[in-house]
Amino acid sequence: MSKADRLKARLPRGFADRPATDLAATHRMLEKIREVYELYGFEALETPFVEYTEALGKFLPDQDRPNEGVFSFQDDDEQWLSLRYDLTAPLARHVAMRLDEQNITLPFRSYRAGWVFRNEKPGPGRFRQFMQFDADTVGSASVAADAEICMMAADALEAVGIKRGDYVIKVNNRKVLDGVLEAIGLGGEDKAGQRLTVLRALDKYDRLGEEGVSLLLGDGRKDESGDVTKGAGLNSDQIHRILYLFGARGDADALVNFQIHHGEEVPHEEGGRAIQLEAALFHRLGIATHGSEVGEAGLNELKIIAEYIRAAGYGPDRVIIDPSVVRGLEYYTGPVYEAELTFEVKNDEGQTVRFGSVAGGGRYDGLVGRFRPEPVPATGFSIGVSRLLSALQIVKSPIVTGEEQLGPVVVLVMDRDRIADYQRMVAELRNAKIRAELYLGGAGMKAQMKYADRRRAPCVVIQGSNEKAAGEVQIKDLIEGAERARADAAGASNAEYRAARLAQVSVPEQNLVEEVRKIVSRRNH
RNA sequence: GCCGCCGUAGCUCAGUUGGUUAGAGCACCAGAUUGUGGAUCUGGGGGUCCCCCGUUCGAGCCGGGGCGGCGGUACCA
Repeated sequence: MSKADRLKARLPRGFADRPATDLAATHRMLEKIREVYELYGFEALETPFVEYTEALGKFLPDQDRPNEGVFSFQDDDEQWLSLRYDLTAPLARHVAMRLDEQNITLPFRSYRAGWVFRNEKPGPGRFRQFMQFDADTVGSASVAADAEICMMAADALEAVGIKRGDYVIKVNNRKVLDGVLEAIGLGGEDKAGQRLTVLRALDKYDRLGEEGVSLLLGDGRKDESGDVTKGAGLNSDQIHRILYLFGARGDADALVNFQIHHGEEVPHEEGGRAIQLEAALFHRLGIATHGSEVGEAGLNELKIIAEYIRAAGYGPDRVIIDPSVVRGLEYYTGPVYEAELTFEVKNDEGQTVRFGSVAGGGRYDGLVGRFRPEPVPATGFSIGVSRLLSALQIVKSPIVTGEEQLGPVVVLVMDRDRIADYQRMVAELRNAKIRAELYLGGAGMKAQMKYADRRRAPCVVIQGSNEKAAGEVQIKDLIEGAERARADAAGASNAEYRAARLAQVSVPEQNLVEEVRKIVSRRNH
């Protein structure tokens, strides 16, 4: 076909094909996470990719911008449907339905992994289709549920091969922030917009630091490209009170650094250095929230969560209180958590890459209630599977670096009119549970060897007329052969190389399976 | 969405002040070897120079517009 008529093979941006090695790694990773969730007593659930748009949130596509953020389309009855953009809203819908059918007992604890879709600009490590692995407890208002989720998050990360100290689960409570905002006069419905701007600014603390955030809280900030971001318009007094809260963040960092560098053995021990730092942090939060009912309640919840977590033996090397965690701006109502990787890595160009958050979650007491006459509290979190996978590849977790899988044994076609014989050999191998295939291309022997090599075949089976006459087959170990070609045969002429028939044995036909099995088992460890 | 950089073979890139048939390395395929994946030698296939419009006798190169990629920024329920 001429090039002009030819279709260009391409992928929509933000979508990806995933090769066998990635799939295998993902599968192993999901399995490890699943084991942890099961251990904690959560049960599996699957919900569909598509939901009624109204069930997914406040977002309605039939307004000005039909496809902003979410992929939506109309059913033949004109109702709007959307691809899910997270697994939380569908869970809320599911639980609400089962409550109606009265076949569910609260608290309901469930986990689910699945693809979610977002119609937004993709970036490095950001896709428009990606996988999340969530666990949620619906129907418990107790902060014990939140504490448990944090511990489980830590366990899950360690289960997939991230070492203690290479990650940290950060916990905060939205009520603390709400309390401070209320205290500086940003309470009330009419200030909702301003509060949102403040939250957005605070969410950037990691990247912009105190200086940048304080600009965003005030008049606004101009970045290097000259782009101006509008500020929240707070006065310097208000800004100081908020940043005082964030100053406690320094204590949190000190906590982690102390743990990482000193490896304190019993971090939750009364009077331990780490716990002194935590006490200092709580003290600071106490001052920041003083006089606000909701703020003090939030602080109290945080203290209880910390107590539960420490009592269970999870020190600040795994879970810390960090008042700078903001998380999703819309539906979280109480404790929020975020799993961050703490190590730095270099990419191919040698630039330092910070991985940041690989999982996050929090309490969303209002979500199920949207479908119900009564309020239903809930809390949960979500692991970004695709992102975690790249992180695991960087730390070379055994989960993803496992040997590349071997391909099938390839039976070569030496004589075109004896394909039935070769097919019989393949069947014999398969009956013995050995992955095997007949060479189905049309090329000569050299190309067949090349093909087998690329398939990562452990060996090839060769039977030409000579072997047939002698009642034998030749079996060549391709992996040993490749090694010896590099070593023994270096510099040899082609005639010598061919004559050597490296790593190749001739055995009686009836020993085919036995001999192949020997070679395969040699490679399968 | 906004700002910046970039777009030449499958990949990495050359390509002179605008000049005739657009190159290299690697990769791929074939032959040397009608039966051996390496090495070597020889040969070969591959290009709408991202697209369109314009300027020009003439555009890979200059101008305008678009598309795509990368980075930053914003948004991210």
